[in-house]
Amino acid sequence: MEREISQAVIRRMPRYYRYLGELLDSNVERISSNELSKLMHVTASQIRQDLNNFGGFGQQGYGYNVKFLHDEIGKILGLNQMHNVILIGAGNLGQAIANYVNFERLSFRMIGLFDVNEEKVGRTVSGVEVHHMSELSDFLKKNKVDIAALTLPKDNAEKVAQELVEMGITAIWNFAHVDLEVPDNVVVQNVHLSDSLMQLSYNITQI
Amino acid sequence: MEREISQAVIRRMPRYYRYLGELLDSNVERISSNELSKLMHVTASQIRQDLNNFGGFGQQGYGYNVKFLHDEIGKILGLNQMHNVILIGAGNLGQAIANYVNFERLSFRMIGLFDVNEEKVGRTVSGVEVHHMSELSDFLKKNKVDIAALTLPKDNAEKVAQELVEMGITAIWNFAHVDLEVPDNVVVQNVHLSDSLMQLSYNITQI
DNA sequence: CAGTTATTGTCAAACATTTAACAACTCTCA
DNA sequence: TGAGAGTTGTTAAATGTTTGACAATAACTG
Repeated sequence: MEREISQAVIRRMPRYYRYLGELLDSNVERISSNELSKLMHVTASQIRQDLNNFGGFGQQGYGYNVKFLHDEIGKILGLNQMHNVILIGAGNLGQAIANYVNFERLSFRMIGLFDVNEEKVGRTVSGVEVHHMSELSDFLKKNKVDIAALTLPKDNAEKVAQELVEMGITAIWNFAHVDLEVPDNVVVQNVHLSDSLMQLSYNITQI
Repeated sequence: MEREISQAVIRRMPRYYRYLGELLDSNVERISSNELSKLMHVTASQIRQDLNNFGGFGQQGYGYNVKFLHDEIGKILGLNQMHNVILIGAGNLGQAIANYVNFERLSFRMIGLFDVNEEKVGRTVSGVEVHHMSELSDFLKKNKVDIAALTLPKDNAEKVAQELVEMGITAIWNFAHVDLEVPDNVVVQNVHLSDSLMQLSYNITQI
């Protein structure tokens, strides 16, 4: 029944959302696929095609209403609801991510950090307490958690991921440099910084 | 003359590199595309096709020599040479990235951090000094810098990127949530954390 | 050392994505 | 209010990517 929408399209949606947000801030009321294509350096055809995957948001002869389209894409991306996030591994990167998420106003909220290091336990990062890993199970029983961010060394990542899944977590934002093996009902979004850096390195040598 | 290799292929190379590194650590001497395909959950055909973009690294009836292939992919990705990296914006994320890069042994070396915040100037992060932004120009004259990492608020990112390009930087690892407009000879690799989080959010709502 | 098995490199087919083209429709302005 | 300009949604073509198939060849086995 429902046609699956390709990840190629999904990857582009946040970018549309960002540009529309900026247009909204600049009090632009309407925009055509052609104008937007110039702004974003993609083809107008792709914009229309992409948006049409989700329905007809525009109007012939007029274009798209910026506020309406921004809202709709927000809904598509699930940004109209709050996501509670916890983070495992309150190291350097973990703390940076904790801060980062709390800046993403409205849709994501960091509600707990976890670490095995006793020295970190009890501290707060960006107003959020660091708990010991042993408290994780209890915490998950008491709080609705939508996303777990994994910012820990790759050696522990697989094991922790498995535990998280057993405890009912179904979405993992994975910063560990490893491919997690999880059941089909669990979503993993990887941020592999090394891979990104290597890709950059490749592209440097090509010029 | 030279056929351009698609970014789809390039994106996969670091992953091959990682798996081959792990095999190497496990003292595996040879591997067939079929075995590797099972390990990585991709088709054997894709592996052979990908590798053949760069030349025939395997041997019929034998497979691929793990060490040789690992080395070759390393060379393709430019990891056989040292890249000096500087970082602009020594905030939370910047410090985490500085640490991270210095862990990536062998190929990347963080040699300087820069910030406008006087309080941060003079400190060291992961053994690297934080300089004031005003020293950037001098620093670039005295040091060979291959990559600049941008970890600063988006409002300043475009301006700083422009300055970097004018000072001769040709590779930018961009963590700011903005699309940088740079000349053709400059390579930009984006890490848009918000986009990644939104993609995750979308995929959650789809299950 | 000959026969059998394994495995690559590569060609072609299948599939997916992107771009172009245009009919249908709406808006604007005289 | 009607003609012309503008713009979408959608279909079809072009392009790009992935998969399957297999000939060529090397390694292994007895």
